[in-house]
Amino acid sequence: MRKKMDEHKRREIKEKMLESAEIIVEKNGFDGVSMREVAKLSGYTPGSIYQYFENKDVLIRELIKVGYGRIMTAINQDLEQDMTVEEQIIHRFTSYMRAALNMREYYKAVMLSEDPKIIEMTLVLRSVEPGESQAIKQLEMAIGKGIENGEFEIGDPRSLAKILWTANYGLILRIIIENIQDKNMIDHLMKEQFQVLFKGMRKKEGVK
Amino acid sequence: MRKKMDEHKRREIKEKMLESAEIIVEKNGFDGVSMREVAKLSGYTPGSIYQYFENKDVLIRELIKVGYGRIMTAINQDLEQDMTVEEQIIHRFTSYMRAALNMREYYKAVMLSEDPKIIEMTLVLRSVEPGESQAIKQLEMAIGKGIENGEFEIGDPRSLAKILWTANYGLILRIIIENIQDKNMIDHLMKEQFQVLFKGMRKKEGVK
Amino acid sequence: MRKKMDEHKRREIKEKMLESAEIIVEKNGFDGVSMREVAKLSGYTPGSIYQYFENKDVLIRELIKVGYGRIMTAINQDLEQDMTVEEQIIHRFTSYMRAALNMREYYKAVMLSEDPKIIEMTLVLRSVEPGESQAIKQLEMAIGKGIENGEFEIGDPRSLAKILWTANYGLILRIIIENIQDKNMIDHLMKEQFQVLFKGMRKKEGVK
Amino acid sequence: MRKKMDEHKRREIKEKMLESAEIIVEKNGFDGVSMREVAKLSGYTPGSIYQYFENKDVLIRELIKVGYGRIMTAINQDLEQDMTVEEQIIHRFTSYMRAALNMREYYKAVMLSEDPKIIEMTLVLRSVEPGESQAIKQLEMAIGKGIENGEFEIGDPRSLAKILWTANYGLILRIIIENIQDKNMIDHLMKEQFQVLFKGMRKKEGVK
DNA sequence: GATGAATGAGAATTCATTCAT
DNA sequence: TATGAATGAATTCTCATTCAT
Repeated sequence: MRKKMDEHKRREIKEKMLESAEIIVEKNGFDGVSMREVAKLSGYTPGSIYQYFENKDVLIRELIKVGYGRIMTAINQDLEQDMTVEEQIIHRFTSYMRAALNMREYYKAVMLSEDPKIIEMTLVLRSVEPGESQAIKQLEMAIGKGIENGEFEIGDPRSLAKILWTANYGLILRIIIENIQDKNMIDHLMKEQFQVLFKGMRKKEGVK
Repeated sequence: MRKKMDEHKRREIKEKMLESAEIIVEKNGFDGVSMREVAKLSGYTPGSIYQYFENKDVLIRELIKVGYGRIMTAINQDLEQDMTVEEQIIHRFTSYMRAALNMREYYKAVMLSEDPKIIEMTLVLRSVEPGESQAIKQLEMAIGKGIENGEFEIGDPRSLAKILWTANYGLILRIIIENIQDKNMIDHLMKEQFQVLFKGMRKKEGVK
Repeated sequence: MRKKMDEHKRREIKEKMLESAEIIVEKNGFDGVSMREVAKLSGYTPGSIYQYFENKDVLIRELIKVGYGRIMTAINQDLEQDMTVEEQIIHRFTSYMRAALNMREYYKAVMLSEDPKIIEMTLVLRSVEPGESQAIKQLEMAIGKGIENGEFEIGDPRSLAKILWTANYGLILRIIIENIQDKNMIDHLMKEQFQVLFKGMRKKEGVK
Repeated sequence: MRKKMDEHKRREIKEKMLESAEIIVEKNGFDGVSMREVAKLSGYTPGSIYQYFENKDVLIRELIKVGYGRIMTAINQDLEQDMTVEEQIIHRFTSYMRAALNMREYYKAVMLSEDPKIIEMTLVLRSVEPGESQAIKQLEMAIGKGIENGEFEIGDPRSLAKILWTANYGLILRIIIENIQDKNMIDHLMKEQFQVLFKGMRKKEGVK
């Protein structure tokens, strides 16, 4: 009477399959993911996969969802309390970027996906009501705090968050696409970017 | 005697095929382009296409090249003389963005391509020696001029160009991916972006 | 549960496919073998064949290997002990020839193949180190024995083996190419050939 | 009023096309010959070829016929008068072999062809009535002379010719197939072969 | 539940041949 | 006559998906 396989076991197998898919993505890009390959790598058979994923689209979708989770983990880490808002934001973006660059193909796939189920999670420019701990929401709040406490000039936190986010996004994508591996170069680019962006946001202290 | 189809006619047919391909791209993305489909849509047979394109890679490459040309046309337009450097840059980016948003799938394909032959044209972060009128090069020079004439703070024009470029790139991509059509919203985002970025670059006039 | 089709069944299907291929070879020559045709004749689909053969090259190779096996079987049969070396050699060549003429197209394909994987097995003039029971090796040894026991004149067994072999090879090929079916004629040719060749090798007894 | 192109000119063009085909054969084997390729190499167009050759089969046939002519030229050269018959035969075979090894792919194609129109010319084992200066016929006559003048033992010249011919044929083919280029090795093989064959045919002088 | 053989559609590509010009 | 663009059939091969066991 084991009609339904232990839900736990089930999840375990799915994860194994997704992990295999992930490996393929990092190696051969998203187009390299075929049911056959996933089956082979995960030690199952093509037919088996259909027990866990309705079809390839569903598998890919879940695969991307998992990827998104990873990226979000990086951005949601704890912060020390005695940082300025600017420092906090930079700190988070930095680890976010590091995470992204450790899973380049994957990051690209997730953050360029237009699949409705995926994009629902990655929306940045459109406002999402449910707001399930959207990264962009957090950024917006942080900026709001920075404005309140006088670090930043007065402005619309929501817009500023979008500007910051898309700028960073563009930089990461170009780094991936141009396959830049040089850590120094990457660091330098990041710093320059933050310098310009935050100088554009900071309250001009000198003018008093 | 049919003699060599005059070059004009030949080019016309190639363009017809490329146009068909372009339509497919806009409809099904770049992966949706198959020789079969291009043939069908352009009213030829698969075999015929090979009279004009050595193979699929070549076709795709030419397809992208055409797209890149369009984008570059937008950015290389003439400027009025009595603009500040900042105004000039904004002006160019604006028309660049408009062009990009008029061929969204296409823009994505070109600017996200990692095909060596394509990326060679679209490099932004890596320095390209040949420098064939690279858009990034022009931007760098404009910024240099802005620094010289005191509009911008002292800094490395090359780095600043990269920052500006990638920020804009990220914004465009997100607009495309989130399928934002609202002109007002797009305009607003653009303005905000330039405001932050240029404020971060401008010489603080008050501090004298 | 279907589990891994037992190896027996699997082999059976492969053989069916190879048999189909063999029929095509015998009918349309080796160039007539196409995956489509093999599929059709064996009652499968083209795609199915790839479950058993990685690609066409592999199929062809196995097809030839089987043919080579058949030929070798003929040459490796047991011999009666009270034969002279000459008789033994003639006996073997004779059954070898019979086998070859029972699979003419096939023999041609195998013995004329320049495919590295095939030629490795069929080398006659070049010396092969691994020497996996090469027929030519056996012939060489037999001749060596004939020299030792005084049947043949002193000479280089290796060279003589090559001469014998290629002569026989040429005769068989011509019989196949000229589509000679007359058993008597074939027998006659064979006898004449051996007569000349062995007279050229035998020790001249009368001359003492 | 040039209804029919000058027959001379016509022949010239055909020859040019055949020459191109020959080059392709030597480079890519017979399977590499495509109408397109022949057209390109000869400076004509695919369509044009059909003005001179009804279809590909016809072209290939003529191509082989030309090849046969070349081979025959080698075997039909003049001989010095003061040679023994054996020397004459060896001499002819030697230059024949040299010619064959200078056009390996071509030789293979011609001498392995089963095309009725070709084989009619290359027959060795079957007796051909028309006897259009068949090489085998000449060999037979030479052997006949050798028997008459006491060089060779008494026997059937026709059979002996076939034996000699096929033996040589087999050796040449193996040299081509195993891609043996070493001149010394080739010379050695040839000499060994003649030694065995002629020793098998010669009158035993010692027995007097 | 799991298997993996089989399918069928579709991919790129090649090529002999035709035919309007 | 010559052209060469166009065709259509054939080629090898890949893959998501199904289904009898």
